[in-house]
Amino acid sequence: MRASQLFFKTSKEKPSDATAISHVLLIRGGFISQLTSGIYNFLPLGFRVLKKIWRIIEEEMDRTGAQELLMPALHPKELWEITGRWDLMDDIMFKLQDRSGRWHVLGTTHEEIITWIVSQWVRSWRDLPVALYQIQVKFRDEPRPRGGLLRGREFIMKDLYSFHTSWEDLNEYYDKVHRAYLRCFKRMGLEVYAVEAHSGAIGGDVSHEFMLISESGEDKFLKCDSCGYIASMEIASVHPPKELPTYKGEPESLKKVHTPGFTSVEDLVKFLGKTSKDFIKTMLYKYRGSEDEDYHYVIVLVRGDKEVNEIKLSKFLGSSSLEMASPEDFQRLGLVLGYIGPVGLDLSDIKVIADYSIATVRDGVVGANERDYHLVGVNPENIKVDSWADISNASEGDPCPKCGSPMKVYPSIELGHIFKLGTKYSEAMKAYFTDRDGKSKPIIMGCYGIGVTRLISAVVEQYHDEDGIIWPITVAPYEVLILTVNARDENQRKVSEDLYKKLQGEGIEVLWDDRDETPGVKFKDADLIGIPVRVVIGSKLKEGKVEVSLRRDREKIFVPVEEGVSKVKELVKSLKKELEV
RNA sequence: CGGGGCGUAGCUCAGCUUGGUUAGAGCGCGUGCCUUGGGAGCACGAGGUCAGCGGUUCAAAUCCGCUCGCCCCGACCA
Repeated sequence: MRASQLFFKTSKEKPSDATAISHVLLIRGGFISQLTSGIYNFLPLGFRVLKKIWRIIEEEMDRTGAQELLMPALHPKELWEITGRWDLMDDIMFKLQDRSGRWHVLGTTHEEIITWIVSQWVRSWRDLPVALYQIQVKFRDEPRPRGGLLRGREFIMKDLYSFHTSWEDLNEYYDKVHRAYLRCFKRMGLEVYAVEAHSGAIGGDVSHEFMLISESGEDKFLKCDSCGYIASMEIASVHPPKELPTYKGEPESLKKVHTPGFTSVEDLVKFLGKTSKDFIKTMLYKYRGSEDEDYHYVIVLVRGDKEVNEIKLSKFLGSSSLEMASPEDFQRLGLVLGYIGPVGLDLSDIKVIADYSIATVRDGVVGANERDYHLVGVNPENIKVDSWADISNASEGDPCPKCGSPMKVYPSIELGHIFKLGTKYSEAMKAYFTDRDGKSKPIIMGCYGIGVTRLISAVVEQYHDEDGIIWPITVAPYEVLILTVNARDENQRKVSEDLYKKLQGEGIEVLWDDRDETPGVKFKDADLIGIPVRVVIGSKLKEGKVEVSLRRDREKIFVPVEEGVSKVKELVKSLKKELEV
C-alpha cells in the first residue's frame, strides 16, 4: 500500500480524552477513532491489526479441534428468559423491540444461543464431544467504559464452547484450550500469566484468567517473584507463620482509650495516629452446616488492612451459608456493635478464628467491648484463639504459600477467561444426550473467551516507547515500511518503487511512504505507526546504498540497493521466527 | 449508581473571574513560492449554532437554571 493512497491521518497532539497509553497511541496513529462512549471505528490500519490477531486466534482454536461458526448478534428475549439471564444481566444489556413489539437483546455472550443450537443437533454420546467457536461482536452497556479499546460497550470477542459426555473429557479439553491460549498470546509477543481465579456466578469448580501485567489494567493479581506462584487476589493463599502465638494472659499494660463515635479502622487510624496494620478487626459471622441446622456464631479476627475472604472462611468452616451477623445478633449476644474486641471476651461456645495476618501485630488496637472505647497495647498472645487459619484476602507482601517469600501485587489486563461450566446451561436449555447406558444426561460444558479488540490495546501497552508503537511482526499492520526521503527525487522514487514491488512479489506486506511530505513528518509517522522493519531510501542512494533498521532498536545498517530485498526478507524471517511457538 | 473534571475552528487550547468592537492562537487544511535525513520557512486564504434549550440584561462564549455529551476516580464487571 502506498501511504499517499492510504486512508489514515496521524496527530501530533495527545487526544484530550485519552489517558491510557495504548488509547493515546492508537488514536494518534490513526488506527481507531471514537464514535461515542465505549464505541470505536477501526480505520484501515487498525483493522489490519485486528485481522492479524483474529487470524492467529482462529489458527490456534482450529488446532484444538474446534470448529468456527457465526451466531447472530440479535437474540430473541425468550432464549434469555429460559436461563433467567434476561433479568440477571438486565443492567448491562442493550434491549430493543421489533416492529411487532417483540423484545430482543444485543448479545452480551452466547451460552444461550450455542446451547440451543447444540440441543437441536446432539442426541447421542456418539455426537460428542464437540467444540464450536466464533469471533464476533458483543454488546454490553458497561457502567464505565474506559481506556479506549480496553473496555468498550461494543467489542469483539472470541467465544468458544465445548460439549462433553464426562467431566474427564471436559478436563482434558480445558487443558488443551489452556495451552492454546498461551500459544496465541506468545505468538503475539505477549507475556501472559494464567491465573487461577474464582469462577463467580457462572459456576463450575475451576476457572483461569489470562493476565498481562500493565499499569493501564483494571485488574490485579498476586505473583511470587522467587518461585513463580500466581493467583488472583481472592484465591491466593498465604504461607502460615513459622510460629503461632500462644495465649499468655492479659497484661496490666493494656490501656483503654476513649474513642467516641469512631468505629471504622479508617477513622481510628487518623484519631490514634496508627496505621491500619496496627489494628485487629473483630467480626461476628454466623453460619450453618445444613438447611435444618441452627446458626452457629463465630468470631473472626483479621488485621486492620485486610478483608475477610468469605470463600476461604466458608471452606474452613465447612459451610455454604455464611453471613455477617446482624445488629439483632449483636444484641442477643450482648455485644457492642462497632466496639467488639477479642480481649477478655468469653462467649462459651463461640469460637475465635484468627487470620494468620494478626500473628505479627505488636502493640495493636482492638475494640474494648464497651461503647466508645478501644484497647491499645494488645499483642496476639493476649487473645484466646481457638484456631489459626488463612481467611483473609491475600495482599502485597504476604508470604507465598509455596516458598514463603513476599508476594507482589501486579496491575493487569484480563485478556482471556476460561471456565468449566458443567451442566448449568445444558440443563436449563434441555441439551441432553443419550449415554452408552441408554440414560439421558445433560451435556457437560466449558466456555472460553478472549477479548480480541482488547488485545490490540494490550499489545500496544506492552510494545511502545516515547515515540510510538512498536508492533510485534505477527500483528503489525504491515511488515515493512519503505520511507522515501524525497518523493520528488526521480532516482529515489524509482528505487523505492522497484523495492516495493519486489518485496510484494515475495509475499511481504509493505507500506511505502511515498508522500510528498518533509522528511521529519515521515520519520515521526514511521515511529508512531510502528512498522517493525524500516527501509529508508535517501541520500545514501548516491553511494548505491539504502538504510535498513528495526523499529525496536533503530540500529541502522546500510546495504547496497541490490541486496535490499534479501536483507529485508532475512529480517522479516528472523522477527517471525522469534515469535514462533 | 456515588465523587470529580470538561464541552469555544478538523485537533490541542486561550478568552469567562469583573457581560460591551467583527471571538482568538498554535497545529492541521487550501493556493503560491521555497525546502527535502527527524513534525522546516514566507505570503495569502478558507474554516465557528462558543454542546443544546430556557432565563436575567439595553447587551451573554462570559451570569443563572435545566438538559445532553465526553473523560477520570470509585462501586460494578459471564
